[in-house]
Amino acid sequence: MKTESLFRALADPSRRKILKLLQPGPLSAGELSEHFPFSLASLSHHLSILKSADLVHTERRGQYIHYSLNTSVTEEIYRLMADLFSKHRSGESK
Amino acid sequence: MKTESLFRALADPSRRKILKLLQPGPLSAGELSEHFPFSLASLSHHLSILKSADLVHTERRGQYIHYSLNTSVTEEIYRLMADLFSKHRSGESK
DNA sequence: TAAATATTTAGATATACTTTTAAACATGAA
DNA sequence: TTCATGTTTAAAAGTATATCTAAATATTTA
Repeated sequence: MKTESLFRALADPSRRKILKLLQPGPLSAGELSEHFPFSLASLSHHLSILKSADLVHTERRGQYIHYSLNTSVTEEIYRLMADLFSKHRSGESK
Repeated sequence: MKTESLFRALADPSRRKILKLLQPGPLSAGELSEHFPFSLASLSHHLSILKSADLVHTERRGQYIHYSLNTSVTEEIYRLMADLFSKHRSGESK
């Protein structure tokens, strides 16, 4: 189920854009929303999907909630991708 | 557009299962369909999505069409994932 | 506590995706 | 060419996803 939510989360271009926007550092929902044409409610929905896929992390700072990239999933994603594309042939180590 | 079709293609669990089934070697649509509860038409649809995402390759052998994994995209996928999860902080090399 | 700001949740609509059945297309064999 | 097998395409139905507006929750400030 975790793998599933992860792939689904990455499937949407707006969510991938959110991840890229968070690369330099944490941003609030309001700051993120400036980069999208849709409503804050819609952005919030995307953020909740990224959050339940464990791709982003939240921290409240006063009124604001700061969203940040969870870079610790990177390794897991690599593993998942390798799992999908390895040839699975015994004795093929290189 | 290529990135988009790639992520979308990977979003569906049946399509990821197809990729795994193709790891040991090429299979026909009929052979693949034994592993799924849905119709051959539906499988064919999934295969066309994987194909247009350049994740599988087809080769006709007589009546049969053999589907095989396109492992050459692996590197591109790694690049895409690295692009999404790098911190993009200058001077952070470790 | 009341007002202002930041964000999320609920309910509704529109769009996209998956699946099905039936028909069409492609190849090989009689 | 006709029949059988393998696969795809078309049209329709069902399900899921994205987005909107309006209302609700949380925090800070007056």
